[in-house]
Amino acid sequence: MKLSTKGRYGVRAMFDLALNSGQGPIPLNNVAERQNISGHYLEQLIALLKKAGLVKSVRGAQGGYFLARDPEEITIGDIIRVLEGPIAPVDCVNEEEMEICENAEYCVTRKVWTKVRDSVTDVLDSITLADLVKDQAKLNEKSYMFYI
Amino acid sequence: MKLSTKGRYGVRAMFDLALNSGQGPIPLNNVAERQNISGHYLEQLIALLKKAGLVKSVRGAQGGYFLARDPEEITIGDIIRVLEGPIAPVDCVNEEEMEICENAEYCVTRKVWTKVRDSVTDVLDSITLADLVKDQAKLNEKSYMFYI
DNA sequence: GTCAATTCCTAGTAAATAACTCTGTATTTT
DNA sequence: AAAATACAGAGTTATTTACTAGGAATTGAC
Repeated sequence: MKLSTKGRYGVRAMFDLALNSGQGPIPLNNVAERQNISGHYLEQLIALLKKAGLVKSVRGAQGGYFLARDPEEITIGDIIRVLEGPIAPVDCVNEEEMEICENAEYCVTRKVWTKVRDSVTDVLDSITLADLVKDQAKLNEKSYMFYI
Repeated sequence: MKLSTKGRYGVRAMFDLALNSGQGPIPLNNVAERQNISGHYLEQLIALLKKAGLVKSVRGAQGGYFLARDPEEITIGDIIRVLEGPIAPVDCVNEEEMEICENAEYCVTRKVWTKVRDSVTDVLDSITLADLVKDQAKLNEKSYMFYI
């Protein structure tokens, strides 16, 4: 029931792009350094996010990546699904194409996994990158207060 | 975000013991056959469940395993924690001993994982083996109706 | 037009994990 | 004594994880 680094790094990278959104393309190495992630590794992750249409890119010098939509329009669930696959504790409750199990209809443990899936998706689909940006802003306010 | 076979098999095996609870010790091979799980593999899982105090055993011929508590007193969360480790999508929101991360206090993505953890634990800790037994009984009633 | 900065693409790899299998010992009932 | 069971630990194969490495293609700046 653990996330891999793909999901964790991916969310942090997207959050980083959200913080810098509206400032033109951000070089991936900047993101990698700020977030303390291997640059080459992050390239592979961002490639998936680009293929999924969550980020866009500009090649060449002064190029980089930026969010394909407003931060309000990108949820953590969107990111996790791209990098970790469908949100489901077991394959038989996969949202997209569930592995057919002949007695799924009559499986009581399956109901448990369905409930887990639904509660996780509720959380992840309700949080957007804009929410995280707001949270960060609040934190910055607070830590500013310490210096008064 | 997937469960391994440990968690899935473990829940099914415990459910099987719950269905047969109050009937004395159940040989593990019976459980394995009914649930279509490798017997030797299930032995390793049940050893963990025994160590954790969820099942008890009787050795020798006519021996077997049985639930250490009433089915009402054993949650799916209890089982999952033994077989899959602490319920947490990332280590920094581990219930027991969270890996110390110096800026955990100021980490906005961490709040996301905390919410995920809480929603999953809410579900898993609210469902007992007795609930599953009841669900199964209802299903049996229904399928009986098809034969009328 | 060249250089530097960048994205893009593919392959390789070491370590860990998953999901078992295999073999044997100890204990208890019949 | 034999059969049925729990208990114990090592060995195995395949997959996944989390990278690293190297280079080709593109573009802006000078």
